Amino acid sequence: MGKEKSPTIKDVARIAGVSSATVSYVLNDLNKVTPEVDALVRRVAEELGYSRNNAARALKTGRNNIIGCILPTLTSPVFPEIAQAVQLRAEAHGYATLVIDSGNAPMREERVVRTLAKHGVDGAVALLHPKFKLANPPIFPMVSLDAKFPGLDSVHADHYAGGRLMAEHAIALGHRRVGMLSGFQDLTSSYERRQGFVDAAAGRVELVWEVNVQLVPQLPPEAVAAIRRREVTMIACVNDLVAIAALSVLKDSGMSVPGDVSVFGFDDMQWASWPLIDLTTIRQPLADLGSRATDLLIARLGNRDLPTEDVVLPVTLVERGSTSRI
Amino acid sequence: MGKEKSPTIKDVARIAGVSSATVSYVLNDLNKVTPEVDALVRRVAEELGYSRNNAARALKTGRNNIIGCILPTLTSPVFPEIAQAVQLRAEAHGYATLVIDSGNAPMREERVVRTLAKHGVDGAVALLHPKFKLANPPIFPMVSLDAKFPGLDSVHADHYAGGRLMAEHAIALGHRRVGMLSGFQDLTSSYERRQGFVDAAAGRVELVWEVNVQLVPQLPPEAVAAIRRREVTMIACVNDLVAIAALSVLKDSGMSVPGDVSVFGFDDMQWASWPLIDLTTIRQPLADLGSRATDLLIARLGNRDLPTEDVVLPVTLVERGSTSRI
DNA sequence: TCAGGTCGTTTAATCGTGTAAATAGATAAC
DNA sequence: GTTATCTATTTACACGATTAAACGACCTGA
Repeated sequence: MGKEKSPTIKDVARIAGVSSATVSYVLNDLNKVTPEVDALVRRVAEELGYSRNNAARALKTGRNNIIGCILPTLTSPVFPEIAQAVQLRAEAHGYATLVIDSGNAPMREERVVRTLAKHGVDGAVALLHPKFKLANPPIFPMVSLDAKFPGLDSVHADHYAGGRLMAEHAIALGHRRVGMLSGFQDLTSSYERRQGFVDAAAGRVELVWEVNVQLVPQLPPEAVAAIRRREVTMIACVNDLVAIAALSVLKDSGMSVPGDVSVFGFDDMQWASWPLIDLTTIRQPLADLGSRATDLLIARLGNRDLPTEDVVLPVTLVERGSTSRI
Repeated sequence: MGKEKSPTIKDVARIAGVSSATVSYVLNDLNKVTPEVDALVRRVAEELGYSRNNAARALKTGRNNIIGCILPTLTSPVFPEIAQAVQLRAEAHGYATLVIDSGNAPMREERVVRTLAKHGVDGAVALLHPKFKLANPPIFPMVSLDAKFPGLDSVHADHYAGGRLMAEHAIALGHRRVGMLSGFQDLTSSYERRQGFVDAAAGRVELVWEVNVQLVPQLPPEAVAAIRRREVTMIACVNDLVAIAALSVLKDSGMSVPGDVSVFGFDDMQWASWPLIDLTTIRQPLADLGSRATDLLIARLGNRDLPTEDVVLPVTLVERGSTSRI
């Protein structure tokens, strides 16, 4: 039971009777060697259970084959789905993923970026606060999730179209008086969702009240009060988490859903389909978001001079039990 | 705007007028240099914005300062809380965390371990399926989460005590006829939760029916049928996710909670406290689990010859609205 | 005075790869 | 038959850090 050092490229070379350079060429698919040597080297490498030392490769090439994935938090119903997709996709490209949660504070985001840099990520997929200040020059390439970001590639769902879809569905169901729990408007996605709704609703639906709320499952007193005034037949929410908070208040107040009031969410997070919740919502393709962002990032790692690209993914209406015709 | 190479230890050495070895000693806190030189080197490093090249360090030392965190899935209410804690703790120790989801299949777990090895993690915190086969010799140290694992350090909640707590609370509330949705018994935590309950219930509570279910929020037909037979005053569930599925079935069947039947969960996942759900449950300290496991792992990385250690964390009863006195 | 000890610093080797440049061997050109 | 051209392979160095060993300056005690 000796000190089993894991085999190096030199061990492979020695046993195969070639030089280490040849082995390197083979293992990097550089097509520089004859088929016989190629096969021989691969066989020997396989037999020895050789696996490349990433640290050495990183040192030489300056690339670590690691990307970062910065999300506001992991304890949320939506972000882990994105993280999962990023990871899967990155793995397919031969990259590992450092998932890291920023706590949704722009200040902490900047620290997180430095942390990632310290650990040598080649780039990152990030859901950033709009106030985030991009370092200049950028430490590593990033792809912005969920919103355009000046100077970065981005991938996001069509929040504006989603807002319109909500309004149109509300109209189709006969709702004329709607209350809105919108997110704070400094967040691009919250802004666009609201704007889409308002534009499509104009002249056809009255926005009886509106409260800006945090994207968490607890509502501020004004929101609770507004709901309890019973002035509307539908409550349109900036996302599913907020919608669930609204459902809670309604239940507490003895109002039935969708009998007394319909509730509309946004995101289609995993739990929206649970029978206890059963929320009508606008679905954004979370996994696609992650995969596309990862592809974009990897493409950019290959060529930093590409023009920045903004990918917009379509959203869809998912009708469940929390809404009904008036 | 030239090619700004980030400064190396040699740059620092040159500018500070010392050798690179000295810089290395200073930056690794090895207390080998005079205070003046120490201060000088630190100042120069700071001014240059020097940051150590991890790849080079890893190559030389064989340690990457990265740990893995293997979890069955990220899209679950409980695991991300663990991941978050692991990450935070690892960061405090100067380690980055590669969170990776194994899809809960023992086969995939083995692949995941190889993936982590390929990316050079120094060790991992892992929630493993009991059938997982540990490589021999182990590729890197691991700490088992949620259950003891032969040959590994472990950290887990006291599932058995939790089971007893459930039974005792049921008894205190006057319940005598209980149905149980238990998990499959090959999973240690599911087994112990059930065993604790059964032991404490013996002679005082009748287990009217029991169905083994997957740990997901959908129930198999037998379970639905059992619930609809209305033979019990309480349903004890292997975890909160299953409890929520039970709540759904009860709602569908027109039974009120806790009026007609009480429901008891296990885990105290984040959403158990939402007013819509409001689940009485046994709380396991998820964040502590993650932190303790990380500490254990880091300790082991420092000294591989330590005897393996099993840490058991206490659970607590969290009483909410889904249970009541009969 | 000089052998021996301390202490702070430097020298130099090393980790495992990637890759530019050198080389050898075969083929083609004339 | 000599030279030029190409191709497959090897040589040799660099990447940026760590660290054992060497070193020189200073101190100490007989």
